[in-house]
Amino acid sequence: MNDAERTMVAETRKDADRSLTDRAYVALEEMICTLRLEPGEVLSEGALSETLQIGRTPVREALQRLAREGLVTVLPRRGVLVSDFNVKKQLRMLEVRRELERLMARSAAVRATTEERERFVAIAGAMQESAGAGDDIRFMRLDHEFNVLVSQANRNEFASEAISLMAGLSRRFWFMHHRNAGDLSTIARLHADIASAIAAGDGTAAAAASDALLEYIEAITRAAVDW
Amino acid sequence: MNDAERTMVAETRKDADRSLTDRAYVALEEMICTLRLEPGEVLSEGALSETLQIGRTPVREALQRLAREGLVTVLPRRGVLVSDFNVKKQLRMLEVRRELERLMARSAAVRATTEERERFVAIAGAMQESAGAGDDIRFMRLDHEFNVLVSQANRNEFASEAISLMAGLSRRFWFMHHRNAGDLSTIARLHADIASAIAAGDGTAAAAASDALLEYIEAITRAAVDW
DNA sequence: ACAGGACATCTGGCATACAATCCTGCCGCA
DNA sequence: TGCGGCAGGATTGTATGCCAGATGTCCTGT
Repeated sequence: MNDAERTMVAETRKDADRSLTDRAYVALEEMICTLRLEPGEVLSEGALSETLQIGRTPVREALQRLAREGLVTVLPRRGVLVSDFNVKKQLRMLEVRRELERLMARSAAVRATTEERERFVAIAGAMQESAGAGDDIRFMRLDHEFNVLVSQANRNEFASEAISLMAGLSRRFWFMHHRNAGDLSTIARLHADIASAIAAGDGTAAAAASDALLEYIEAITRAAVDW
Repeated sequence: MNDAERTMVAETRKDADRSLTDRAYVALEEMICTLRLEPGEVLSEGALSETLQIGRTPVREALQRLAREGLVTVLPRRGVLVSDFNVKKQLRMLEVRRELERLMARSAAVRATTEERERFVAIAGAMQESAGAGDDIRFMRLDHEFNVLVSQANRNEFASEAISLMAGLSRRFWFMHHRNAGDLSTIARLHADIASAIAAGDGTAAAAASDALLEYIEAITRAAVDW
């Protein structure tokens, strides 16, 4: 089974196969990252259970995962609080992401299979295209595909897991700010640089390109203070 | 409240205050890391619940945390498997730890408070002492204290969380191999070097010292293949 | 002797019931 | 009018029951 097929299957069985805990997690993460649940809002397991039409147990387990990822905070006997935004916290997160992303890019450049390299090439091209067309939806999809591919190609489950701890907060921040977030073409180029370097097997270049991307993201984040 | 007091309180209320989920987690992590539960063993929520005299719900939640840390794998409808050892996996983990520990050491050197620096100095001295006396129990306690202190002094909850994902596996590996693991004095010196550099506020030196330690740990781990 | 299937049994997934705790708001009292 | 305490409601923490799925076994048919 190749990755395209695997993706399709995953999409197809989105609601059918997976556990209720997973479904609750996906639903809640989506609601939080897209700000349908606003930062500062206080939720309750019971209410969410009713909203999602899922028992309290899976909802509770999903909330614990979200808590570990910093998207919510459980206030014992009081409820669960949707975490607030915090630019300083974002910057601390980027500090860690920078190290991890660099490592992953470098490793992926060395360890990717031929098929994966081809996909990196394809993604690099598609990203430039989507940026040229100003199609930010398409770019977001490509970005997701890119991240999944790097997670896979770097052949280090620990790096992937550590990054996934921060994915939610990053996603929400990006969702909130991407309209104002610099120009898409720069971001696309920076991503494409990484993808190209990985495809070319140049670990040093991939690491440098990763640093460049995170430098840019950090600048955007700092700028977000003023909005 | 200073840290010594906080530690004492935490120790005092060890069993009284914390939730059953926490207690189950601590108990199971201990059992797994000290090999009282052997790698490859298959457990069941029900049996553990009876053993620990704790309901299935907290046990289940503790197991999910352990699963996230890679100490167990849940096989749906079949049981939970205590993860096996795997030197290659350990090396992949060290690859990530190296980056994170370096970052944390560098940050701690810059951000530690005066009190924290004093504690680093004290730990550095005590480690050398304990190594000189061959007191590996005392060294392990100091190592733990050191790790907690770095986690605190680097002022980055994301780095600390990411590292904590790997702490369990590291702990178990160390428990299994520390008898054969090179000489204590070298490890103590490498730790003390980091502590001293942090205390001195020299981020570059702290980062280099961290790399040196992880280099040594990696060498030990590679050597473990032959045992 | 062996293959295949029905079934018994054990497991975790999930729902639900119960307990402990915390907040809120009201009521009484000074 | 202000304040203290108590009661009620709401929330998570925990235990437990039920169910579907997976596995191993034993019986049967060939």
